[in-house]
Amino acid sequence: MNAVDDKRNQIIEAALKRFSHFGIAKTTMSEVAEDLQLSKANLYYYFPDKFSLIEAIAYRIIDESDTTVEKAFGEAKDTLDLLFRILDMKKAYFEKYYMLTLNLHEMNINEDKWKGLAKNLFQREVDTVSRVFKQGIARHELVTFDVASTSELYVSMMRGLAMFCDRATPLALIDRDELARMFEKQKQAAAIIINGLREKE
Amino acid sequence: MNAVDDKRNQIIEAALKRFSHFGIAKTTMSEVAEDLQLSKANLYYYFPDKFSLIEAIAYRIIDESDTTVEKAFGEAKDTLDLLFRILDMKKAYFEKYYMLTLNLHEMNINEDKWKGLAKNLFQREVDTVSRVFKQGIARHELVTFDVASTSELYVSMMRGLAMFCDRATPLALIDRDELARMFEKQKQAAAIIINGLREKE
DNA sequence: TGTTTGACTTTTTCTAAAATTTGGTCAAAA
DNA sequence: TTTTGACCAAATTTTAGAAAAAGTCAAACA
Repeated sequence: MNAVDDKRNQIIEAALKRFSHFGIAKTTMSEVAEDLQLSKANLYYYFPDKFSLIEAIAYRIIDESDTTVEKAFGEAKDTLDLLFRILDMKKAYFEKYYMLTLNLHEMNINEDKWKGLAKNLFQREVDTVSRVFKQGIARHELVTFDVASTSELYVSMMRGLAMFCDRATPLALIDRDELARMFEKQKQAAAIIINGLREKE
Repeated sequence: MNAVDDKRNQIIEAALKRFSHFGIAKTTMSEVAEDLQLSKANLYYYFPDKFSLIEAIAYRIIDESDTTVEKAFGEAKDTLDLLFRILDMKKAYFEKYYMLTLNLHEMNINEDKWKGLAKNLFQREVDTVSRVFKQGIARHELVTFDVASTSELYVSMMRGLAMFCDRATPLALIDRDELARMFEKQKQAAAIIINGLREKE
């Protein structure tokens, strides 16, 4: 790893620390720079703007979580168990980076950049679910179906469940103490969905 | 029907016309009164506040739609067909009262009153789905399961699908020209869910 | 030549006051 | 009992100025 990449990593870590403690909106670029005893101008040498820093952090976390997903693929005994493990992983990350997710909503970075990032993160979730479904089909645990559209459906439903957990009015971000209940509901839903896709013996 | 009820109905109809054309937020009580050539003060003689007028309209529509649901119960050949018919009905209403639903979100009437109404409307949807499920179980089409919690799950997932239809960032209200696609997705989801609850022969 | 910075500009956010609209009330009239 | 004009109060919008934060750049540094 070269010196520039190393510095970029230091910045990402410092920013992540502040972001997940105080939230993205309430953390300034100057503060991140100060934490590393850099000037703000120098920080901008490594990241062209605040958004690209946020973006780098987002992908860092997703990449890290993907290793956990990989482990789950190796350990799970069947498709539903695999989805449950992935949900458990997501719960752990959600709790750990709660402030981060919180502020994703109350930010008003350039609308287009924001949507682009959200779309990519959504797609990566869909891709993971696609892999799960494909494996289930290959093992003759699930019937054959349109994996791409069904994966999208699955992720959309899970996100919807997160917004409408125990409430009639949608909430951008669920309270911290409702997280456990929300994930229970998601598991319940996953069980029904997988059952609906299962091959009859 | 007495004179007061008759007047209240006239007001509801006039208000509904304006609300579904311009939206709730951008319709003033004075305008509704003018349409009927009443004074604003007189309008307030029949409805104590704007919210109670909105509420009356909401229940009027739901009650009306319930007769369509009733018909669907009589005509549907099985559980999934019944859910499809209910979704078709909802689509028709959604299109008809599009501006109305739109403004439900961007209003900021007293938070508590609002949540109360939203909760009731949500519950009525859940109750309808409960009836569907119970009938399916009674006819041995579906396995036995916790109807109450599963109905809630069903409605939450459907609402979630509405917000995340073809997009990664939630949208309070979907575009008019995406409605058809959204309802297709909801049908797709309903099919999987019902399949997951189906009794094996 | 790649990195760093102080000083600078620009953009966004915050605040508070004024103006305007709209929801809601009431005594009196019909 | 129903209706209304005149009124009040609460919420929304507008505006303008101050403050804060994002982002830039020429010069210095190593």
